[in-house]
Amino acid sequence: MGKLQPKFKLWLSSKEVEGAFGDGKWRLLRAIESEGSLRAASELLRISYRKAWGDLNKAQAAMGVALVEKKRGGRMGGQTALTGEGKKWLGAYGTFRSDIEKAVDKAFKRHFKGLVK
Amino acid sequence: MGKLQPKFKLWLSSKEVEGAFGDGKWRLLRAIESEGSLRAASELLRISYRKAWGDLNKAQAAMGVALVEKKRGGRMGGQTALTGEGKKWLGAYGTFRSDIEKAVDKAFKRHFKGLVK
DNA sequence: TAGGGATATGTCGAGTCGTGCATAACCCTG
DNA sequence: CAGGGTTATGCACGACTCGACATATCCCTA
Repeated sequence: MGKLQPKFKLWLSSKEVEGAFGDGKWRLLRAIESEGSLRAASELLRISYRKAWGDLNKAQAAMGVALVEKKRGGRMGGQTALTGEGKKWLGAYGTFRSDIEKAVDKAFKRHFKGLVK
Repeated sequence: MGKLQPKFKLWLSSKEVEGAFGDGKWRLLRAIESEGSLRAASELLRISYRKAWGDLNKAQAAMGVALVEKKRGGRMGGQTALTGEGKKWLGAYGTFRSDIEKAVDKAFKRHFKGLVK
């Protein structure tokens, strides 16, 4: 057994949809913002385009909000960009997640100091 | 879409074993402590004995610690009880988890107030 | 010494999830 | 008006997980 370290997963759910928004969707939005297209984002994250596309639709359907604006055709084939709402969620979830990450590390040290070799 | 609410999962991993200890194992230890047997604990948690048994072994193998002491045979068929180490982990993880739960609720309110309808 | 209830394990089948593959539709540009 | 790169979707296959069974083993008690 090596050293143990804390891990966590965070997400938001509604009564109808489990996993409406979480780490995966958040990383996806971030990648879309930096890459400009869903395809490039999926490649950056090393997940299939199929999954990225499905996740994005699921998130938007679950929240009833347009997180991105997608366009087909054109010189570069198409593009996907965040909407204002999408940017808000990206930012809010980012700080939310960051807070929890810090809390996890701190609490881990506080409660397992000495217990874990 | 209904109201969104935060959810989280917490666990400990080593380099070799992912998910060495987490909510499931923690609940299992707690149930074993209150029930006195692995079988009764699995029934209380509504999981199969097979899974409970496997989870327990996985956790112990991953951490290299004896969390419980199991006995076969005897008047009541057998029994399973926590060791001192097991009790320590049960307590430490419980407070650890509780801290994170509070942090999640607090951070959620702080960052999503107004954003989530 | 037979019985009962718990631990100990392997295995098969169902459900879940993601990847890969195949196919359309779209539309700016050369 | 053909080409290329993207979005849009369905489908089947493989990996993984979990529950349900089927046994086997153990040992105190009547």
